[in-house]
Amino acid sequence: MKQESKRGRPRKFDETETLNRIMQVFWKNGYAATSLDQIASETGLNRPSLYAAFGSKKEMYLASIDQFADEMHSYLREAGAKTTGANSRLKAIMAAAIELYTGKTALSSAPYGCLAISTLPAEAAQDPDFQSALEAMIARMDKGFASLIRHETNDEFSEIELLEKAQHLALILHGISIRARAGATSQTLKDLAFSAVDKIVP
Amino acid sequence: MKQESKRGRPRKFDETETLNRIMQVFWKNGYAATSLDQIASETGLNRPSLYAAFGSKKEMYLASIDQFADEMHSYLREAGAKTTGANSRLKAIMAAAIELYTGKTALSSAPYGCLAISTLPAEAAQDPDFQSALEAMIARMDKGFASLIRHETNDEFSEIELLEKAQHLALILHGISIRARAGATSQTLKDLAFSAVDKIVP
DNA sequence: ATATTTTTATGCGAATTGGTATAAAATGAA
DNA sequence: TTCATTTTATACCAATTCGCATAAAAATAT
Repeated sequence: MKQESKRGRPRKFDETETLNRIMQVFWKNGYAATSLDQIASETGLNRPSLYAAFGSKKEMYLASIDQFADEMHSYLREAGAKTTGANSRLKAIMAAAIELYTGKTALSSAPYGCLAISTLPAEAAQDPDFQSALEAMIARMDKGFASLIRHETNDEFSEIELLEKAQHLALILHGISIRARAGATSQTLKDLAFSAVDKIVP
Repeated sequence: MKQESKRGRPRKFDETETLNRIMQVFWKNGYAATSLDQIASETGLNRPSLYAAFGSKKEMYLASIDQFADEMHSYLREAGAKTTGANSRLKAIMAAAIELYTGKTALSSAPYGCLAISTLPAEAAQDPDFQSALEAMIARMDKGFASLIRHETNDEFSEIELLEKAQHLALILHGISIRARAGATSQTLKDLAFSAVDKIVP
């Protein structure tokens, strides 16, 4: 938001670390139920400092979503790189996502599901910016799954079939996020995810 | 909430119809972003009357969820009764749910997805009552799908397989609700749903 | 040192929030 | 008509909301 400047009082907070704290608050409470006072208290900053660094509440939230998407993307990419073969890699990615959704990773502190899937839909019908953010998030996941299948299976599937499989995987993952938010155990969710992967990309 | 009484000033509103209006407001805005003033304005009642009839905002919301679940249940049951065979009935139910999610039915006024899936997750991590409501909603869908498959396929699948298929169908449907909320067209969603049904219960 | 620039801290302020107290209105019972 | 009962309407309450105006603090540049 602001490049480092030579003069002036130095900041006493790290921007991305603070944004991660902000993200946690939205992750737990959702957008509408989160107040700037909660964010201030959770980050240790006061409202004017927050506003100067991240803009309005809405901008903070959208920035949190972006950072979440980026961190989740690289986390899943890493998890999917540990094996070979479409089926095995997809299972590794599903397992990693479920660990994330159930609060068993450094990025996630509690079983809150996916930040975007858990909190964006409630706001999407009210504000087109939120609807666009949700749509972008979904498209990004579709593309991620599609690209993995495309690279891992050589012309075995048509581009149409491939995109359909990717969307089915994303649908399953979003359903899993909701169940994680509802309190399902990670083992239950992994069983569901693995059997779904076996059906979609055997 | 209140049985009809002989004496006293008569009510000038119908309880279930008013609750349907309340439901629409929560459906669009989610729980936290909905104010009692909006509900009052949308129903034509004032806050004290609303409070007397339906209790607190939270009670209004949970009553909306219950009524939605009941209305959706009977609507889908009816849609699924028009054909025979597991595959065909499941497709009919999926198609009907998608019509509902994309605002093409009497019950739904706009493409807001499923009331529960769109709005409950945002609140579920803060309030155990909301988490329980979400969990109950998911369980109800799982059971609905399971019972249909059980009755339509005679011992073709074990109870374990059957429950797994039901959960896969529910996962898909929840993912579809999110995509409806994100603006996907009903045709896109039906294509996805039908191909998924073909994979799960051919 | 003095001035300049940037961040922090205090605190305000107009608006909105969920909920309710109180009184007026509308009905049936006596 | 008079009374009891229930719903409606007005208005208020204390608390919270987001955002910002203003001033103090902390650094560098001159």
